[in-house]
Amino acid sequence: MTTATVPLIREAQRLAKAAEILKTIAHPVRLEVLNMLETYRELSVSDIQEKLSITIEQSMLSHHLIKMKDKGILTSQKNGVSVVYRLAEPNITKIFVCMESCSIF
Amino acid sequence: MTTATVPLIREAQRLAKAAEILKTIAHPVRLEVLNMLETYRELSVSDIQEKLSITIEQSMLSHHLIKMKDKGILTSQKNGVSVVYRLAEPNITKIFVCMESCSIF
DNA sequence: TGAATATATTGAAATATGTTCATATATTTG
DNA sequence: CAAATATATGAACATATTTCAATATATTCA
Repeated sequence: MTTATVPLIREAQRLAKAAEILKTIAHPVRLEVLNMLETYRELSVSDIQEKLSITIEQSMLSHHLIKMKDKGILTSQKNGVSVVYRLAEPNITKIFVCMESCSIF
Repeated sequence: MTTATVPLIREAQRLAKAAEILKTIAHPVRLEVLNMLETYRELSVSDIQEKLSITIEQSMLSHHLIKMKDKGILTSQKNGVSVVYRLAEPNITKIFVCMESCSIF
């Protein structure tokens, strides 16, 4: 039998990690990318660009994707001339359910 | 009987709003403030400063609180010499449950 | 009342982060 | 190999955050 613990989120290091993740996804384009990768599982950069409801330059999208990859939110794999991105942790999309349930949103 | 709708989060405006909220709370201090306001309901600036696990200047804390207030995440009320802050929308703290369930965190 | 104290906000300079635009790299095809 | 396609990189510019000093407001009490 183990000792009861305080919710993990209260620990400083975990707060920092949570903040880092939230900061990384806190952009309309990035949220939409996460959303579409939940549906399609994997997509190339140009597929993502086409599907986005927001118009965005290719290089800007690449910056976004690379940042999310660097932070461990996406993974990528080279597939010939294209690069496909996936969710590193599909649970990340639970955030959408949370946001929906929050009435300030 | 109404028509079935696509999840709201997919709409561009909603993505923008969700991103704005996430951006506003995506900071270790801000997350800890939300967390403590869930527990204590209302706290003054100095109470918050004392309870924070992270050391922070009073003026920086004030900047954080005012930003969250401006974005509709907190409300404030003057109480004599001090100002007490509260969660504008207690559901915002559901984000912690979401983050806990997400294994990259 | 008014000086001292406690609490919080404001503003501006310094620093950090994000965006844009031009260019570079890599792969495939003819 | 040259052209076409797909993606990444880098640097200049724009925006946001942090820090630090100054200011504002309310309370206490001599």
